[in-house]
Amino acid sequence: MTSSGPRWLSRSEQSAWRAYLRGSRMLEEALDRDLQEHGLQLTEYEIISMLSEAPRHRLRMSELAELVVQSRSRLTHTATRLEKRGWVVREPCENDRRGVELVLTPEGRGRVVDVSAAHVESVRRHLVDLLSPEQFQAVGVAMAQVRDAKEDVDPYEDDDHAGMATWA
Amino acid sequence: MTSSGPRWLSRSEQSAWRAYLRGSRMLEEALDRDLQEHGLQLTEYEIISMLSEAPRHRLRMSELAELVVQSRSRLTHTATRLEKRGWVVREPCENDRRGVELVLTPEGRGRVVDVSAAHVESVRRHLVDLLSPEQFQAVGVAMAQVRDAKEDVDPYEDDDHAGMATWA
DNA sequence: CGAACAAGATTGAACATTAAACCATTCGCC
DNA sequence: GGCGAATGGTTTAATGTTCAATCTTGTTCG
Repeated sequence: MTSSGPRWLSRSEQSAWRAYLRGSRMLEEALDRDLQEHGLQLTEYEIISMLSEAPRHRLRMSELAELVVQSRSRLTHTATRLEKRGWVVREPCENDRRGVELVLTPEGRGRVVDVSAAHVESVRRHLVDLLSPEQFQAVGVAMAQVRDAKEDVDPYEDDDHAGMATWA
Repeated sequence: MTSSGPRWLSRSEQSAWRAYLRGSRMLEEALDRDLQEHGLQLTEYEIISMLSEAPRHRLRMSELAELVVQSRSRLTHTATRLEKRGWVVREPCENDRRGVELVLTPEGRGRVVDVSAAHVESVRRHLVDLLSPEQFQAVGVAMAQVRDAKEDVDPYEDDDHAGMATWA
């Protein structure tokens, strides 16, 4: 049998990948640096920003975790911190008593309003303004494809079902 | 005076930005998940991968920190971990006695070789294969612009030079 | 019904990262 | 030559994140 080796990147693919990796890291670093002057991290801002756009300023923990691409555990801890600062509160979920909703407080809402103006300028300075409108849209389309590609993982982790018999 | 407010993102800019943010997070998550099966994080892989490409398999700490976009402190800690696993060693710098070079060990080199095949497939699966070649190149070009835009920060943090006299 | 399993969220300990202070060496310059 | 500042790196403590275990409520299905 002729199983092919790994499909290495071509020179130009390699340089595109490297540019993405370094560029994306530098971008996050820059956005974080700017936000820290307002006393929060990008990941925290994302959370309260999502809440501020949600109906009734609230979202379930699991839904929010999904939106901001954080583990549930991480969100639990971060929510606790935000709660201590008075920007959010937890409320039990109406229908599903397992659930918890994270709710933006008026103070938290104020925080989003205060920070968003600076943040949008930061995003422009470090990303949008550096690209032509066409480039930026192209990046958006490409990353949307990445976002939407999430293959639902096969529930049968390893398909070594044949092996089951050996330890039955 | 008529100072304009913040330049909010248009609807299409907003959706491009959101796609980037979520897409890039999901991509990193996916790459990390795949690498963890080989016992390392993406940021660790980046380090040993850079070393493996460097002349004599070695780089100065500060240079490496710059390359992988990590703080010096962070790199110090990570290097210590990698050293404990036997993948790298520290060596004093020849000319500059302040400096330290991080050197890939043969074992570390083997690690890169073993893992890189799986990693490149992972990068393809979660990014390259999801885009047309033109799209991927466009992303590369755009992110290179982001990468290269790093404005050298003004050494005079706040330009309140006038204030200097007050505490002279 | 009720036993097993799935889903939502939290906990606590281990681990990683950040932030600030620190030490050593080198550079700039009078 | 030598003083002050800058550079390179590490240390420590505080802060954040992950991982595995746990608890509670919901769902499935015999």
